[in-house]
Amino acid sequence: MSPRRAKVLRDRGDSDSPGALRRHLIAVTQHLLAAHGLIGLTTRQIAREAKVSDGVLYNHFAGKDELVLTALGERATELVRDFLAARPEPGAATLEQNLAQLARAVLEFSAGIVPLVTGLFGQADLLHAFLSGIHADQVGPQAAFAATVEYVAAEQHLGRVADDVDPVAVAQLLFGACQLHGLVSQLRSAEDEAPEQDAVPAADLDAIVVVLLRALRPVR
Amino acid sequence: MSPRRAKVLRDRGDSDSPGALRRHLIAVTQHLLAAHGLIGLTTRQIAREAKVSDGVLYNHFAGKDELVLTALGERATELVRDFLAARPEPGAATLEQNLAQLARAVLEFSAGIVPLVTGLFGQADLLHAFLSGIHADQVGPQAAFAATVEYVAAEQHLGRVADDVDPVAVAQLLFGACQLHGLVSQLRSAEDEAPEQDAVPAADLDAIVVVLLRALRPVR
Amino acid sequence: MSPRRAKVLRDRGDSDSPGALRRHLIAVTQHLLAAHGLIGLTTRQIAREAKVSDGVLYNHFAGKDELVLTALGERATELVRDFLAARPEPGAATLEQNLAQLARAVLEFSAGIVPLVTGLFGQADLLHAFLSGIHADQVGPQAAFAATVEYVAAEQHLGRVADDVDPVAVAQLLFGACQLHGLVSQLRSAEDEAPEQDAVPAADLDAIVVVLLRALRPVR
Amino acid sequence: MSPRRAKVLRDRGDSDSPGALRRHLIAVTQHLLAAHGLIGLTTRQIAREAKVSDGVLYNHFAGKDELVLTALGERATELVRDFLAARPEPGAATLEQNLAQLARAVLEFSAGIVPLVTGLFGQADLLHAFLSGIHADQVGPQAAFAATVEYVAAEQHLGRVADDVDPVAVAQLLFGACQLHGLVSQLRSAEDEAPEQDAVPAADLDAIVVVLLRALRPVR
DNA sequence: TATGAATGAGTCTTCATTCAT
DNA sequence: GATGAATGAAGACTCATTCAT
Repeated sequence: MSPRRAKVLRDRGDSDSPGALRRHLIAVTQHLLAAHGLIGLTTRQIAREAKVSDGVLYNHFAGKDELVLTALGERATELVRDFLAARPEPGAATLEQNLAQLARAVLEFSAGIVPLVTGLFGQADLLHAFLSGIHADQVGPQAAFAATVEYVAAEQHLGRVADDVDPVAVAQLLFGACQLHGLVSQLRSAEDEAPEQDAVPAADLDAIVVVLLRALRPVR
Repeated sequence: MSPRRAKVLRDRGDSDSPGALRRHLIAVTQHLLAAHGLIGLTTRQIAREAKVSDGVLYNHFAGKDELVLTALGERATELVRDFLAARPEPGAATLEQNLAQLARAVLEFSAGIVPLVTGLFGQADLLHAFLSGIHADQVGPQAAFAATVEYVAAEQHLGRVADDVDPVAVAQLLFGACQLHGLVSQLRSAEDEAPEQDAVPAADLDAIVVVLLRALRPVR
Repeated sequence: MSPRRAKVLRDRGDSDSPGALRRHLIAVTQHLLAAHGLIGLTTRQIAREAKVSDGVLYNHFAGKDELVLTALGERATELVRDFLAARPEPGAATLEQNLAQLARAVLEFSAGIVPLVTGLFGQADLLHAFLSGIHADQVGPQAAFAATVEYVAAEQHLGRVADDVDPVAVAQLLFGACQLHGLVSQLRSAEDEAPEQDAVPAADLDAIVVVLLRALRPVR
Repeated sequence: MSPRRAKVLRDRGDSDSPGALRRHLIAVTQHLLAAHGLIGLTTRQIAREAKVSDGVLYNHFAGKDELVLTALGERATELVRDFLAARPEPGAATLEQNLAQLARAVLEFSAGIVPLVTGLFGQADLLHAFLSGIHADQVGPQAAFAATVEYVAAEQHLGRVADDVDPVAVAQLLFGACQLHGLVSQLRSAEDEAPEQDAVPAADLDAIVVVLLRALRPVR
């Protein structure tokens, strides 16, 4: 009475819920996107990796672009959610502890978002669509940046951060450094043919926190 | 009896020296790369823009990849050279002036390198080749980074920068923030369909310099 | 315990008799065929329009072709039946009245048959099958033509039509002109994006009848 | 110094003039169009039949549509030219001779145009483009129709055709009958798998001329 | 029997590369 | 060496048909 399910789902004993294959396709696409980027990504590759026929994609999405944008958007939302959950509370703990926590959250966010977004540049159509979609809701990557600015501003109001630092500049420095990290480790993994993610480089991050701390602390 | 020269070179009265067409192709490719990125770049586009036939490319390069990599590499070397020339001398002028000069140099470097490299990610083959080529000589982008680290370390030795800051961390923050700027302005120009480059955002850069200065200055 | 009936039939309170869904599919196909022609017609469209699942078709027909041919054949038979009912009786009324009635009947027949058959040309397989099916029974389009020839011949026997006119030629002229009309109005509606059928062009038809009348009338 | 020529042209020793392959493609397309219609016509078929690779088409035309429209348009123009050359001069010879000559010209025109245009119906995009192109210049199929109307009107002015016949109606009857002939012989050839063109059916045409002559002649 | 997602061959088109001239 | 049309292997997407439910 119901239509048949894809062989791959039957074999895997995957959930029977509606939209299972749709989610399967999104997951596979996210995986490929993170591993190899958007450029070489073909619909056939996705189908092959998903153990599914070439045409299924079009039963669940308007086309390749919609699938890719959905995969990108969902993962980005997830990363932002994780970031917002992990960011420190202004005034709680010490500034140093908070800054370390913030830096770690930014780094994890960057490690996730960089390989995703990396292939989007130059792909005018997709890039534009992605940005439009992101500006619409409040969970786009810029939400993470905004939250960071807000955190610094809040600490400033509490008197734990010097008045003459610009919270936006601080966020730019922190995000910049972390995304550079993300980029470099992507490069390094591409070079070493080692697709496995490096453990978070704790030492480097500590050095960055030390520098930022010096910048933020009010002169005694 | 000597081999024919491309019409475009004859018309332009360009130099007759061997390799003139090769350099012409490289220049055109660099221009297209900077303007529109690697993604939409076809050999036909290059040939058209260069006012040259589709096939010449293969008389001077092994293929599209070699041409692109050469163009990329040469431009990167150029940018590094410009950066090295523009960076401040440790101990000269004030630390603040030097930092402002350094920041500006890094920003210009980033503005040049980001759109070039942006399309390379996810293109595993090209990326790998590019990185290999760059590690071989000493004029790759990492030379700019290294020079920045050296500058900070030198100021540290001169006593103008606090001992407990890690020069590498400082360079990461500065390069990160500048490359983020480059990325964001590329995004913005893509979004606004306004291909013209913004003037260097002096205000933002100043705020960053202020923060870094606070971080670097030894406690009095 | 009896097999499930399609939702659409249940909802409509349609007859429970076997073949109800089959007839429903035929009717929907005829409608789509008349409205948009055969070219863009997909099985999915038919299923959607019929409020029925994509697969049912194959429970009642060998495939798309059989459904289309059945729909085409039944509609053609209907049109022929209508034509035969509408054609004039030889000897009754005046020749002029009869001719006008005949012309109107032929025009209506043409208006119905042209859009149906129009997409069949060039589709060798379907066309062949359609023609074979039509030659088998006695109610194909050629029956309308034959009836027209017979009418003219009958009037000839009654002495109301000149002896030296060929009834077949008369029928060819009349059918030709009417089908040309059908074709042209299909063209015009395609061009104007105005899917509504023009009212029968009475003036044009009158002019044609005048000419034919001159041709048929015995010299006094 | 010149680029190489397609193998098929080299093998055939075809003309060396520029655009030779373009014309070859048009000719092949016209042939396929006349033989099998537009519906089943694929770019691969054209390439195969032209003994040429799949991609060449796009070196000479913007796409399949442009090729098809060009082929269609050129052939139509040709047929119209032939028709205009073959049509009788009003007042010259006898009306009967002229009418026979006209009918033959219309029949030849129809035999050529029908199989060409036949597949266009229902293909909204192409049809619209074809009609637009045709309305633009003065050599479209409607030029043949207009010339026929003019001929009849001219004879009318000369007093050789009765005043109460509508020249447009006459043209409709003549073109209608001839195009019906074209359609039927296309059907018949499809049915018999005999793609060869029938000789012009002289007997049928004579009967039609007789009828029209009766219609046109002024009452003595 | 009805359902509708899955299948995969086939369509048009692009583009790096080749090669006769 | 230069030319630019020819080549053909992909790529994204469509759609008649199948089949587990």
